[in-house]
Amino acid sequence: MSGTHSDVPSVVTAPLPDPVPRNEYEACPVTAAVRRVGDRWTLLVLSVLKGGPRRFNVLERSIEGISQRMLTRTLRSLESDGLVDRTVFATNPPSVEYALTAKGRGLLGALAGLAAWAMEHAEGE
Amino acid sequence: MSGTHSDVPSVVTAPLPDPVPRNEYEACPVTAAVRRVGDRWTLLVLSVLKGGPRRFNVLERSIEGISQRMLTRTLRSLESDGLVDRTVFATNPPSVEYALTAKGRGLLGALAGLAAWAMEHAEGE
DNA sequence: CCGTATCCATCCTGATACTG
DNA sequence: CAGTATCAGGATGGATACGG
Repeated sequence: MSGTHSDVPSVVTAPLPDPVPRNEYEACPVTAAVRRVGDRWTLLVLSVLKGGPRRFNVLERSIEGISQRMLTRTLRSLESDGLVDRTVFATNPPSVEYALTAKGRGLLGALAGLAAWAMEHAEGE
Repeated sequence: MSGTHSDVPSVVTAPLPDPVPRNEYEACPVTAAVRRVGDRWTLLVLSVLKGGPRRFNVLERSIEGISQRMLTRTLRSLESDGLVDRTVFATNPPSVEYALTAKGRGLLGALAGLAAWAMEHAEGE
C-alpha cells in the first residue's frame, strides 16, 4: 500500500550524506555472506552438523527431501569455504564424516540475531 | 582439503541428540529470512535507505550497475514485505520517495552479527 | 521522473540412473 | 556407503526499448 500526498519530498530539504556504497556486490561482504548461506540446503546442513559430526548417510536421512546430489554439492561447497571438515574413514564399506569447523560455528553464531528477527516475524508472534 | 585416517567414526560412539530439523525450508524462518535478503540488490538498497528517505532517481544513481527494472522489482518486493514505505508526491514531474519502515530497520539491525562476521572473513583481517 | 514490457542468458534445483 | 553423470524445469538477473 503506497501513500500519496502533495508535500515536498524530504529529500529536497535533506542533504545527501551517502557517498556511494560498495558497487560490485561481490565487494559487499554482507551480501556475499547472505548469499553464501541463502541457498536451498546450506542452513539445514549446518544446523544438523551443529549437533556434532555426522556421516553422509545420516545427513541424508536427517534432512527430508534432499537428494544425494544436492547434499554432496552443499557439503563440497561448505568444505571448500572452510565451514565444514570432511574426514574419510577407510572402513568397508567406506564412511565419511562431516563436522563443523570453528569458522562454521562462528557463522552459525553470527546468524543468531537474524534468527531471532526471523522467528519474531514468522507470521506467528 | 579432506582429512583421511582409519579411526572409528565418532558418530559410532556418539548418540544422536538431533531429532530432525525443519524439513520444508519454507518452514525454516532463518532460511526464509536469509533468502529474502540474499538477492542481488536488496541489501544495497536497504543500506542506502538506512541513510534516510531517498527518491527513485537517487537510489538508481547511488547503486552503480542497477537497472530501472531491477530497482523497481527490488523496491516493490521490499514494499510488499513491509520493509520499505513508498510515497508518491504529485509534483511535476512526479517524484516517489522510499524509506525504511521500522521493520526494515529491525531487519538491518538483526544483520549486525552477520555483518561483523562477514567483515572479519572478507579475505582481509 | 518513474516506471513497464520483452527477450534472453545463466544459475539453481530436482529427478533419475549408475558406480567404486 | 558415498558418491557421480546427465537432463530438464523454473527462478533470477541483465539488456534494451518504450510510455504516462
